[in-house]
Amino acid sequence: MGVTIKDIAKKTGLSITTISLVLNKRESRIPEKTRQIIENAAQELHYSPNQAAISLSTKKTNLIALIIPRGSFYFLGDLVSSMERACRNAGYSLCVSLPEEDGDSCLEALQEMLRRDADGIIFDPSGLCGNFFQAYMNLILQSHSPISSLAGAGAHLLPNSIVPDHHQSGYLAASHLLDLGHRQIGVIAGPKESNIVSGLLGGVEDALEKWGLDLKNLPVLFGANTALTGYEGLDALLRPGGESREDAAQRGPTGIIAGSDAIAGGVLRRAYEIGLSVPERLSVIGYGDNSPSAEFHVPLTTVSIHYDRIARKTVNLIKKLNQHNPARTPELVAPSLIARRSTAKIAP
Amino acid sequence: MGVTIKDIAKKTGLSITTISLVLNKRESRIPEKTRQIIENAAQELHYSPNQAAISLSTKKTNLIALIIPRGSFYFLGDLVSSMERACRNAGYSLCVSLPEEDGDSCLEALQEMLRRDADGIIFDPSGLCGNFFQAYMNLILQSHSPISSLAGAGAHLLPNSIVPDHHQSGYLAASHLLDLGHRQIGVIAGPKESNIVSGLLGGVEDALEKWGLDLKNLPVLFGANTALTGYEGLDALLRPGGESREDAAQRGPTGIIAGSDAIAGGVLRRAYEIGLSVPERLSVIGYGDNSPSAEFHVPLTTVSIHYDRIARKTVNLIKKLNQHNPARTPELVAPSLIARRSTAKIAP
DNA sequence: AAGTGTTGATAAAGCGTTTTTGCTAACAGG
DNA sequence: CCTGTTAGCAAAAACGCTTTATCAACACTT
Repeated sequence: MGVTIKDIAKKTGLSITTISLVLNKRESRIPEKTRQIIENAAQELHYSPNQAAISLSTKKTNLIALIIPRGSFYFLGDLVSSMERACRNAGYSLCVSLPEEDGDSCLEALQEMLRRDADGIIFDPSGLCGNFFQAYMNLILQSHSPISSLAGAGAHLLPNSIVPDHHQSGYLAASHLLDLGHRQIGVIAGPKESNIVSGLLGGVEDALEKWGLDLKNLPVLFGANTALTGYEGLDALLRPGGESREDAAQRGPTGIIAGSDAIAGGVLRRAYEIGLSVPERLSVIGYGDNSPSAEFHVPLTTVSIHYDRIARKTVNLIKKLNQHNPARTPELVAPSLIARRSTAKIAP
Repeated sequence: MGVTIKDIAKKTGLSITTISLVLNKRESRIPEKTRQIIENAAQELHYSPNQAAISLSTKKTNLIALIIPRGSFYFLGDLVSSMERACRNAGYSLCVSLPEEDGDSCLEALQEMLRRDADGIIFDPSGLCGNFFQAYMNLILQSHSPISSLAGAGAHLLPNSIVPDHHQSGYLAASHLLDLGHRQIGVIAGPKESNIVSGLLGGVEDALEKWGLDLKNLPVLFGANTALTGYEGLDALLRPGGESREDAAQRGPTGIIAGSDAIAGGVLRRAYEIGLSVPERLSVIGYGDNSPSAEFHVPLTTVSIHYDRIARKTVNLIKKLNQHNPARTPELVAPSLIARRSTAKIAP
């Protein structure tokens, strides 16, 4: 608001061309003396360049948009925090849009960011069903903005996506429990249709098979990605004759794999209520590694998807896409196990 | 990227003036017929206005910046989520900056947003000590951007701030415990210098006085705003001869007021570890009402600062500041008690 | 017939940059 | 003394939009 390069030009008696050249460190042909004069003047006048003008002229906004439908992430803070840092470190600002989950709102959010001409758009397409998914795709394709998709269901269908390796995560989680001696394992996952969930389950099954266990014995519950799902899920798993196969030896699982830390939190809370001690009588492992889970009354063992790593890679990808335009295949980010206190060797 | 009003002008044979007039619904003098022609053309060409150009021309960016030093909010998600919705509902986009906590980074973040010429800047000045606070103030004053400050320490010193009524919160929390029969109350607060903390304490003391209790008996611990503070704080309060006054009748507090939900979480976890059951043997009340606290193993009773209300008021204020420029005095937002399960009548 | 209003549209300036092109003066080489 | 370079800077166009002034054409008045 106020001071422009014109003012500097007036003050120094030079032309705006020279000012611009110096301030952007273009052109080496300008002597140190002139440089100094200009820089001093800029300081004195408290010059601050106008991003809108720069954007208009250069067609670069230095803006990255993050579009996450509400509800698809319970602990938004972790994602936003990682993304913001990654963006800032790469010289971008982060514009956050959290549309309601319906397709219309999501489309609107996308259009808004296209208007702002973001240098990159990161979004989680999970909330997008059928025809809206198409509309989304159309918008994306007809715009030439670099778009990278994230985590959510459907992400694997889009170009330039950077996603956690859910399969590997499932494998890690199951292996951890198996290593600890658990043989009765239950899964409380998110929505059945989610490709996060199917990836996770695939990994779990692979691990069980490797240990020669019968997959028929694996009880799996689906639900929303919330604590409530875990809370109710535990009861369901414990109740014989639920979705799990009837089995004389089975009094319910000794280990539970939750599809998210939120779900795991619900399991933990219910276990506390019914006096089932964790990890002595029940091991619980979450997924995601969201910040609150380290502070659960029993600090949660979980599989980290490394938000920061994902964020860095995504921003990097966008940076590259802005230079040349190489089509990329989806990239998987390796998860790792964070052992805390909610899992333990099975009691003898 | 691509289609501009020029293209529409070319296609329709009209001038860009007319296009602009129609698309912005200015000037009623343009007949319906022409309107239609233009709107159809815009549709067909997939016209999307360029925000940078609009901003440059109108000097409005429709951008609100949220600057929160890392660490000053543990559960960022709640704040960001409320702010984003409030902004979107008012027609703004939200740009989030989470600088590291040192003064330099914070200043840089502010400058970045000034360059972007945000229509409003919302920031939490808590991380800002001494000389940096001055630098901040200078930047703010010399820029003419509407700036509203938030929550944090020091906010009350700035114009246009919208802050929770910490004093009232303290009063509510203490009254709740007193109503339940608690007479031995302990406080585990955040940093001693924080005006959040001093407000809170003032309220607590008022409540105690109203009940005729001796303030000398009030043990108060200070620390960082983290779960660890609560975790260690509980032990300290329980250990006789700590900061609390020696008192024959006192075996430690029966009720604890935590300076934040994060601290309360730490208290809860430690209580669980040492077998002190909540709320039967110990009542705990938090502050903030962050989303995870409803899902603690003992759902947390807390005082809500109503993020959504704060967000709405702040965005509204910015909107008004953008019209005329009336100086405002700080506005207090009333908190309210959220009774969940971590507090109960004192055991007989 | 001249003046007055109204309607439907436009030309052009301006917003704050970047960037291309070009000009001038100075100086070196012959 | 002429020519060619180059160092140092400036003019001007462009980016996509808004906005102010203006204008032509036509219909009424008087």
